[in-house]
Amino acid sequence: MTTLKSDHELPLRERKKVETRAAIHDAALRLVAENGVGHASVDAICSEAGVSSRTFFNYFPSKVSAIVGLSSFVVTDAQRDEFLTGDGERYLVRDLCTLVGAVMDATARDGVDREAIRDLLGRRPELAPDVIRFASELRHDIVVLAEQRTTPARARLAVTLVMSAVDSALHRPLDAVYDEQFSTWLFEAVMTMQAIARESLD
Amino acid sequence: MTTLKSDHELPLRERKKVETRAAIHDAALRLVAENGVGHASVDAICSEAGVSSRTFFNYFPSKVSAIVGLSSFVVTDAQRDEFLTGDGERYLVRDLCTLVGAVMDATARDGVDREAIRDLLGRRPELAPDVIRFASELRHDIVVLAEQRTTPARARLAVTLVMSAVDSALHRPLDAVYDEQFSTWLFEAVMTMQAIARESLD
DNA sequence: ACTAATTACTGCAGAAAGTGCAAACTTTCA
DNA sequence: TGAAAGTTTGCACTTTCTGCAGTAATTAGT
Repeated sequence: MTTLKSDHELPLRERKKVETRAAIHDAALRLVAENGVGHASVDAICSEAGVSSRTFFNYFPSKVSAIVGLSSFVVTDAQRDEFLTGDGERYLVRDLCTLVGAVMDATARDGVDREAIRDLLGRRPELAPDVIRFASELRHDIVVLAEQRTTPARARLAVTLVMSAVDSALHRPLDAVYDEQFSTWLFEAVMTMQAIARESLD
Repeated sequence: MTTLKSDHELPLRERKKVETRAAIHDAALRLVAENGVGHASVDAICSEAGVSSRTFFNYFPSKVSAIVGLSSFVVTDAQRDEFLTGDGERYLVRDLCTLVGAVMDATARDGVDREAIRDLLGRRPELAPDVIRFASELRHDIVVLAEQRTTPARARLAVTLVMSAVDSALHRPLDAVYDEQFSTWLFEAVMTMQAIARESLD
């Protein structure tokens, strides 16, 4: 159940929306975990959730989106502004970690269960390409932002570096507490990558 | 025209296969460049190339695959063996660059035009997610290999680092001669990422 | 040069992900 | 209660992609 709070004191209509959304997401997660991605068609998920397929796409723009439980990644104006107050390439990677971490933390607050997704990716690696494709949308937004602080080439490089860390986070935890502050964990992952590179580069 | 050599002295049937393959790929590339990804349906590409849609999927497993001009990335046994002679984490990233570079160079020898693809991605950024998804297949193979030389977590981190460089290469050239030796260029890109990270990390 | 065996091409039928539209239904609020 | 606003649904349609079976073309044997 992905209902975090405030099931009460919400108008009936809103409550139902939250419920169906959760029903679809839960059904998707369960079916994929049990039967594999291939046998979890949209129609199957819809039967399981008790909605029509048209309603399915009313809540989520794609199948993976329903599995992940997120319509799309959103960079808020505040997050964008804070990032852009940064000074050129100074602290660029650190600021990118902060920004991406904030976006990811927001999704967690919206009920996205990173732990569940990571488990699922472990059990069903075929999903990875689709999830990566889904996340590439966020990636693009971030590149556009980073390009306002350095050259396009270096912006892409820096963003790629940080998104790499996100990818790793979706697969394995390096420590147990990263769920608290994602940006901190990102930061450490980037430094680990650096260390690996340095040790084995030449 | 993506026929590199030996149009002659090949049996007629083989020659025709090479020709239709090139016809499909060229049509796809042209249509996407002109009309955008949305208006370049498989059917449209087929008319342009003069084949049936069934034949299209006989040559390429997906639409992006036809655009890129490659059925799939292949790691040869020799490449795999050479990589696995390497010693644990020592030179891991360097060896990964060599491996991935070799695979990419092989595609170039098979007629894949990196320059054309890079131009296309510049003009039609909507394509990027699909191309990334396509490449994630190679990524998976490489991760499996890297896991034989270090822990899964560090393997993934190292591979991601190198694939990041590939991604950058698909978008912008950092220098002009990288087409000669892709692995060298990869190597430099990884070090550039390191430099960016170091400069702007703390 | 004619036949027989491969091998490629094609059409057809169909699954599955999505999308737009208008009808039917439900909640809300006056 | 009844109108307004919002939600769900069915339907028709597009697009990518697959299996199957038949047809057409290349090749090899005599």
